[in-house]
Amino acid sequence: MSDREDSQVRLDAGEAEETLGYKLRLAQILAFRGFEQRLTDCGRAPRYLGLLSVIRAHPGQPQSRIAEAVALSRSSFVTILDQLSAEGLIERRPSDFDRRVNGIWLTPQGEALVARLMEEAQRYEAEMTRGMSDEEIACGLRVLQKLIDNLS
Amino acid sequence: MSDREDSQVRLDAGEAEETLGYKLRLAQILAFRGFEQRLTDCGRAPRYLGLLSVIRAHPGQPQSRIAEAVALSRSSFVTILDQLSAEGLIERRPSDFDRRVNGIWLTPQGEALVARLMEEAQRYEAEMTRGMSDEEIACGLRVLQKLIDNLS
DNA sequence: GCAGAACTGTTCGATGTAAAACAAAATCTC
DNA sequence: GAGATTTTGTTTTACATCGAACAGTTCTGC
Repeated sequence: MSDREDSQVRLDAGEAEETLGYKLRLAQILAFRGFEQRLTDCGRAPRYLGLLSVIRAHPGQPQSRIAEAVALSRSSFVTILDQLSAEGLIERRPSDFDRRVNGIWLTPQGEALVARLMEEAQRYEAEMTRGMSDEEIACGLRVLQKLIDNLS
Repeated sequence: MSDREDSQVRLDAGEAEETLGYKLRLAQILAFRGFEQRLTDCGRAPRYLGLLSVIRAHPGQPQSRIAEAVALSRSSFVTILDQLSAEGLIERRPSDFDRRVNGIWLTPQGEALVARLMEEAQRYEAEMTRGMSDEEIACGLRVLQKLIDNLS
């Protein structure tokens, strides 16, 4: 008697249910949204934590380089950096070698907030992956990396 | 001498590089964008293929149910269905049992296009996963599903 | 050297999505 | 049954992202 469609579980996607593409999208939306909603009192940093982590790992890189790393357009990036800059998290400094480029750095406040949010992200990651073995998680990471490589 | 930052490879995200959250987002953006850009002559169906596949698997379900399945808000969904309807791919029919709800069906044209695009998606999937073993892909699917379950 | 091409950050206009508010309909509670 | 609550689809408003166009800078090929 469970062929009724009115149960509480999410409707499956039929044929698409067996594809990485479909699940990838769904998982990403849910993960991203959940993380952002749990940290509503930290300004825009939670939303842009990935990007900030790239800046932290590669201080002084030009905008376009960082935008490309996180698959955002240069034009979107301008506004985002304006916001992060207004919140005192990052700093644009003109390059000495190429007068077109701005190098991007984290401010000390930015550094501190990113450090704290990365801990938060690790906790969130643990919740997301509860019930999974370490090998399973490692396999997931490897698969995602290969997808990224193949799609780049 | 490879500690210069000016190589062509994507900048890594430092600490975040080891997290599923970061890679998930990147992979999803690249996968989605790539698929959509390869099918610019099919209207809005490529972008909304997942959603259409849900409709195909569960014809006649109310809008809100399908929106929830693909993690879209009800309000966004209105516009999307307007577009898909204008392209003749889906049809809204008022329910006989509940006069608030519209049931959603694929039209014959919609059915045909979705069938064709699903083949396209399988090809794309194969490109995305080239160099991966079947077990690896299966593991990726399983990990994503567990993420979705944990996040729902 | 120099003219054309390519690159960088930016602005502007268009599109996609979400949240809040709403009306109509169903459901619940007593 | 009547009134309150919830649900459904919708409209409105705000915001995030993108592509195209632009000006300033650098690079390339000759």
